[in-house]
Amino acid sequence: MRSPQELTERFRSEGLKVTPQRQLLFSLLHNNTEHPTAEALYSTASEQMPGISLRTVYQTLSDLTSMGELGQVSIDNGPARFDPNITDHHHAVCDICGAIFDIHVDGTAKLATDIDSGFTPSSMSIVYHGSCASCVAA
Amino acid sequence: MRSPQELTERFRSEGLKVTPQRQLLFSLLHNNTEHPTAEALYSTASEQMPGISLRTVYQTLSDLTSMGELGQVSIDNGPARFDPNITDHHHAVCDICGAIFDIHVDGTAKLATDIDSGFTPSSMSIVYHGSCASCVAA
DNA sequence: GTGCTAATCTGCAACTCGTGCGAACAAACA
DNA sequence: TGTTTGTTCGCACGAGTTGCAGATTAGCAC
Repeated sequence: MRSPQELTERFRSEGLKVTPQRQLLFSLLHNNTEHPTAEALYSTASEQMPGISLRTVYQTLSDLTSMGELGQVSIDNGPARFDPNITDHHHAVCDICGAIFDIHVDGTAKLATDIDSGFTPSSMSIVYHGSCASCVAA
Repeated sequence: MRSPQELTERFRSEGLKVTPQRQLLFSLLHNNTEHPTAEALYSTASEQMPGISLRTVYQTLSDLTSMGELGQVSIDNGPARFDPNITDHHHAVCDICGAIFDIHVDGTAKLATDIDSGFTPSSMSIVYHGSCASCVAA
């Protein structure tokens, strides 16, 4: 995701307004690698801006997502989790604590599948499940 | 997933009862490659057994899943979809009609990732998104 | 076949996550 | 400073799923 400053410019250049609520969310998401849920962001945002509405959090996340500035990850029908990292990458999920880690995977182009030739793939995603370092240690 | 007969034996041997509702669901799932939702199974089941409860469908699907006889696939936070194919395989999803296809992928062992060495992976799943043959033709 | 008992079924309420709506509000700009 | 248009907020609603409790029934012993 771009920096809060760049997002501010982009929003304005597209005729969207830059409100304090949006600025707060821009900053909470910037460099955030925790793949937070909307609720988690709402909770953090509420500490800095009591009174902010969960509805606004959802709205802004949805705006960012449809602008392509924010990624969305869904794991096992849990709540949607948001990913400011929109570069090409995949995920590793700890089945114990639920943490999600960004990973890069090389060699995907060499995978051989029996996928029907009539199917036109446009993207693929890989999710590893397992246990993270802290949970293995515990 | 095992055959309805085998499932019947397994249920009984574990002290679980084999009811007409369960038998119906066993047969609806057997050799089913449509990755149906609970609602879809309920709808089909209702035709053959009017009065069957959606709650019972959920219950039985959940039982089969926790017994390892049935797989569960979640795509983009849509409703859970069930997969009687519990062999090692992956999925291709048509973004237009929503159909899910089972696929096999070779070469996954050769993938190189920068996954943290403290993370102990236990499984991985691959999902291709794209357009299926019928939707491309249309 | 009859009776017993624990498992199951069913319907409803409740719950989680997310969205639609409309009135009140505020950013952007002249 | 005023106007316009997008935004925020709260509430109600909707989909998908689960908890609960009373009625029902499979499985088994006799």
